[in-house]
This record gives sequence, structure tokens and C-alpha cells, in this order.
Amino acid sequence: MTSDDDVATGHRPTGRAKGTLTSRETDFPQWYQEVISAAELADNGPVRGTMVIRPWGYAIWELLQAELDRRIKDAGAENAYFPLFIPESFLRLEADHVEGFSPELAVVTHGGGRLLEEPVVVRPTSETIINHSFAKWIQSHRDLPMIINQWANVVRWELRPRLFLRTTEFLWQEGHTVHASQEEAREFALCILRNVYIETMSEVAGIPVLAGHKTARERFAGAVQTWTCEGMMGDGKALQMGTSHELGQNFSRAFGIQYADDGGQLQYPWQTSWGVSTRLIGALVMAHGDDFGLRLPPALAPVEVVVMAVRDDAEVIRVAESLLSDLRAAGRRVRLDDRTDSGFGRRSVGWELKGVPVRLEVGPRDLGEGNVTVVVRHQRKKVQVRLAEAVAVVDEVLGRVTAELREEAVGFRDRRTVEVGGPRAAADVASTGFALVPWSDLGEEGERELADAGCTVRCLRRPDGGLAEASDAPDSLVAVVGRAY
RNA sequence: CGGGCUGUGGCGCAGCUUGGUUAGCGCGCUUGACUGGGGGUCAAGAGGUCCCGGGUUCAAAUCCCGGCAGCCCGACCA
Repeated sequence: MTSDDDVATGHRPTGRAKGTLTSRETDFPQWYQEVISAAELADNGPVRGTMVIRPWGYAIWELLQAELDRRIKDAGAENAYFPLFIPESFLRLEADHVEGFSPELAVVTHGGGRLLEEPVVVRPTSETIINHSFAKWIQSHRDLPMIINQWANVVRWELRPRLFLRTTEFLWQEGHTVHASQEEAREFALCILRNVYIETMSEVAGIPVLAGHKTARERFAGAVQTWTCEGMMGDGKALQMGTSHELGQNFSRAFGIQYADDGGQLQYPWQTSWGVSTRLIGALVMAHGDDFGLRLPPALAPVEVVVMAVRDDAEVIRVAESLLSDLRAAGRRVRLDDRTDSGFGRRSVGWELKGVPVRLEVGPRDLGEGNVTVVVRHQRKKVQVRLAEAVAVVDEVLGRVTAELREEAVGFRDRRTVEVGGPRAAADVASTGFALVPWSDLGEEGERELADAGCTVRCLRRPDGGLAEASDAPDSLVAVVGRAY
């Protein structure tokens, strides 16, 4: 590397300026909307609360899907698909479940031009319809464990929609499992939490998460225990990024799932369910984005390296194409930007907004010296390197992006996390970040007080940050309190 | 459910108070030239049921009535 210059030129640190994003500090929600639009991630759909996921956003989702799917299958799951439409009566079979979801159901009352005898609901989640199948499939202890995952869309009617974070229809993965024992079910729920969710969020997306279990108030409708991953976004607010539930025997009793154990006795099995959604794309935007746009970890970047031809020049194009094929041969997702009829600044800004981790600028000036320019998105640094070293440098840079994004996010989160002693202090701290409060200082009454102040217990953990065991006394745990999306 | 606000080219807005030729502006788009290492400059263009229906008037984006849609705040829900 022969030089090392910051490229932060010509931007305004605050406020709105022509052609740039509103700064995160000025108005975070406004910035969020602008990034999603400018990076071409998504548009609003014509029906309120619906979302058009554009190619760049969908490509991110496909990469995330692939990472998750591989880990889910490693955990022993098989993929399947269940219907979008569920008989309304199914929802009513589990009391807490129906009570939890009723307000947000979309219900189809007409079909084929006539009133339906029994309305069907558009799935808000698939516990009921999948358990209907489980009841038919499971007879013997030899059928267990049953571990099924589905990739699907679900609908929960939302009154306050936000792209990716809270939309009426969204895409997700939902896993549903059946086990012979409570311990095995619990272990499995935790295995998904750790080996699939936390690992993907931290190692692949570079987003650190706090994990723990929900209070009774925040628990999934129908679950006996809900485990969660909570991330801190760039404005200090909490985002629930994934949940894994122990369902106990609630659904197996409601749907009559029974198996004969090895002694021939009929038993109700123990279940789990778990899911993450396109909301994770919102997390990616809010956890890593800066005032210049998205910053993507390479594993989730539809394009890891863009090779930009600065000029329409035969030698420039030749070198750019040669770098392109070298990088491709090295297994990188790479794209050539040779739209030299469009301004260089416009193109640079465009790739920056989209969060492409590395740009390789190939121009006559560099080539004259046998160099190319490497631009590192997450640090906004430009360095000139020898042409022959370019692929190796790109490789080195891409190799450290995710860890550096994660370190930055960890530092930010830790600076905004404070230990306090009661609900009032917790609410205060939660206005900018997370408060850690002993559950014994809070309790359900303190939890209500927090709700009045606009914040919630995101999860409960051991004082050392570990997950609680069943044997842990509730009063020995610590609550993570924050304002939530 | 209560209160407030807004509907005008693809997007964001002005015009409405005080009715009057051809409804403007920014961004985006098209074409061309000059440019070119961070949203460049200039020129020429395309693009409109002014939300819908009715009324007043010689004349309505503008005034009146009704409807529809959306947004914000509050309440409710979680």
C-alpha cells in the first residue's frame, strides 16, 4: 500500500443536504427510510403495511436464508411447506394462542364468489396447521423427534408499519419440533438459539446480540418459555431479532398429538417453535449503517467487490475485466461497473449507499503508475495498491470487515449499557440504550411501571450474561431493559 | 372511537386567502454537447383526469356541499 487517505469529502455532517441522506443524528427514523429507498432495498406496497422487496434487498435475504438454512439443517431439520390458509377453528384450539393473535388476523370470508361457511385465516404463524399434520404423522416414539422447518410468508395486520421491522406481510422461517421429553425440547430450543440464531447474527451479520428469556408479559402466545436475541440499533433502541419457544405440551394437548412410548403408554410430546424474519434486514441497516448508507458484511453482500472503470478507455476496461475474472476465480461475488457515461461520483455514491464492502477503482492515473485504488466501505478509506497485489488486498480487507463491524457495534452497545437499581433509573437509561436491573428490584410491578414509561424488559439473564437454567431462582436474574422497535 | 391535517407530472412541493390567458418549481427521466478520480455544467425535450361527484359562476386547482383515500396526535390493543 502506497497511500492512505480518508475520502470523506464534501459531505455535510448534519442536517439534510442536496442529494445526501439525512444524518442519523438529526433524525434516525428519517435516515432509516431514506437508506432503504436510496439503497433500493424496498418500497411500500399499495396496501398499507405491505412491502415490495427490491432485487438488492431480496439478494441480501437470499444470502441470509442460505446461511440460516444450512445451520437449521445441521441442527437436524427438514424443510416442508404448509398451507397459507388455516381454518379459523384451528386458532381457537389453543386459548392463549388465539387470544394473542386475534387482533392482527387477516380473515378471508369469501371464496369463489360466495360467502364461506367457515372463514379461513391467513397464517399469522403456523403452529396450528402444522400440529394438525403432526397429529396424523406421529404415532410412536420411533417417530420422534420430528423436526420440521418451513420458509414462508405470514400476515399480521399492522397499524404502525415500518419497512422490514413491522410489516403486515413478511417473510420468515418457522421451525416446529416434537420431542419425547421436556428436557430434549428445551435443549433443542436452546440449540437453535445458539447454533443458528446467535451464530448467524454475530458471525455472519456481525451484529452482537444479548440472549435471554422473555418475561411472562412478553412471552409468545401459547409458549411456556420464549428465548430471544436482542440487538441494539444505531439509535440505542432494542430490536428483537429472533425467538425460540418452548411450547410445553400446550399444542400437543390441544391438537391431540400422542405417541406410544416404549412401554406402550400413550404420551403427549413436548414441542418447540422458532423463527427469524426479514426483520433481520432492518437490523442490518440499523446496526451497521452510517450517514453514507448501508455497510454490509461480505457474507450478506449481494456484491462483495465492485470493479469500477473510471473512464471509457481500452486499457482501463481491459484491466477492469481482468480483475473481475481474477476475483471471480477467487470465489468472490463481483460486479463490473463500466457505466462510464454516468458520472463517477454518482456511481461511487450509489455503491456506497448500497453498502458494497469494497470498490476497486481502475483509472488511467492509477494504471500509469501500475496501481489500482481500493476503497474500503466500512471505514471509508482509499488505498492505492500495486495491480498485482489487488486481489490479495481485497481478500485481506474482506476477511476483516465483519469482525470490525461487530467490534464497532459491541463498543457502541457497551457504552450505552448501564447497571441500575430500579424501574425509574432503568427507564431513564433506556432512553439512550440498555439498562441492566436486578429482576428482584423490578418484578411484575416494576415491569408495568416501565411500560408506562415506554420501555420493556427485553430479556432476563444471569448476572454474567449467560442463559438461565430452570434451576435458577428468578430473583437471581438480571433484566435487560430498553425501548423496543 | 375522538381531534387535527393533506390529496396538483414518477417523487417532493408551490399556487388556493383575493376565481381570470399557456398550472409552476426542485429532484428524477429522454436527447445532445462539453466534461470526467465523489451525486459536474450547459442546451433542448417528454410527462398533468389539479382525488372523486355535485353545486355557484361568463369562468373553478382556487369558492360551497357531499364522498373517498392517506397522514399525524390521543385512546385502545400487545
